[in-house]
Amino acid sequence: MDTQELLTRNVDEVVTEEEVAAIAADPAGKRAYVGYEPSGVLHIGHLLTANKLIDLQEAGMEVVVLLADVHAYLNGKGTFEEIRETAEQMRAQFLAYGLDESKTEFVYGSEYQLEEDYVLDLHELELSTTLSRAQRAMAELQGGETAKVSHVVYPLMQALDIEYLDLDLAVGGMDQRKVHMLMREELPGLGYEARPCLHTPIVADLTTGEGKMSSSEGVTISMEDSTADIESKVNSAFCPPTRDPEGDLENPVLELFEYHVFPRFESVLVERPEKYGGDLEYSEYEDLAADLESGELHPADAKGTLATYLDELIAPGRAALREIRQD
RNA sequence: CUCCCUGUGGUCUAGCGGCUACGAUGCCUCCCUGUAGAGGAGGAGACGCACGUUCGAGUCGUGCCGGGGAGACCA
Repeated sequence: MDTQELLTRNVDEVVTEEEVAAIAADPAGKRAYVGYEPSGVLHIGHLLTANKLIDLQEAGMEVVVLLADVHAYLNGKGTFEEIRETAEQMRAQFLAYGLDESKTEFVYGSEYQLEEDYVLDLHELELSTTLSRAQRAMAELQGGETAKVSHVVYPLMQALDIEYLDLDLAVGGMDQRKVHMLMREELPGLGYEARPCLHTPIVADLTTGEGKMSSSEGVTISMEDSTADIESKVNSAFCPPTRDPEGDLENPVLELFEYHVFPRFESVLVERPEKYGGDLEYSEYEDLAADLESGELHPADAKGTLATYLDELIAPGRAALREIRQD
């Protein structure tokens, strides 16, 4: 797989292809980032962007993980003490999951976001951005919550972070694209360069197959799930025997294979009783999806296999969590 | 600071002084399918808080709290 392909595989949107191609041409030492609001437990949504970070490291890039403590504070997630504690747990889980420690820089937002230069640039952004624009960009504002001033400052800081962390590339889920577009429009006005972005897909809800609602509610796989939890959650997942269900629905089981399993494993072994045809082995997601579509692979067997591989992915993080919680 | 509107299960919602508070959706359980969904059968879950009026208040009044809107101030 060439570098451009490695950088852009499994992403929904590349902004822009040309700019990312320039990075792919010479990835060594280039810096990419994802910002996360600290969370004590990583869930499958965090892991999707983490997979992309692993790809980027494999390509030779450096990765910056922003532990966005100030953002979390602005979003009402607690005191700084509480936020920092969950941030440390998050860091441990990312490393356990497979981020290369030697190529990963973890940065707290509060390390630089309170400094004068940053704050003055932030005020300049506030001056040049309309309220409605900032509010639309605020992906974190879910449901019918009423916007606070903090909520509109939030995305402006995200835009500014991309400059202050000295990045070459911004990574985030599709839910972050409005923030990134705001960044691309506004940074030049402050005399900074707009950076390219990669947007990962948002995986459909596991039980309904309804798409695109990030991590808000519903069943999700997380680092604190036991093997039995994962089996149970995967087993109850929506999974029609097709890659393209009716309407706007997606097949979450296939999505998890595509975005989480195949990128991390050389091949996938489906253990199956002789009665149903015996074991199957896949080295490509496409082959597995095609077999599910044709009926060669039954959804029940796909689910059992998915649970096994997800469990293997989660296991190190789960162990790390257990260790943290014992202290 | 003042005034107006608003507050029922997770979400949306009926109720308009009177039996164990309607319904939808979501959620949980079971049946049915070699998965899930769909379908069928069950189940848990609510009147923001406090006084007061009344024989009796989700339903009326007052206050507080929360949400929305407007006005005043022009420093």
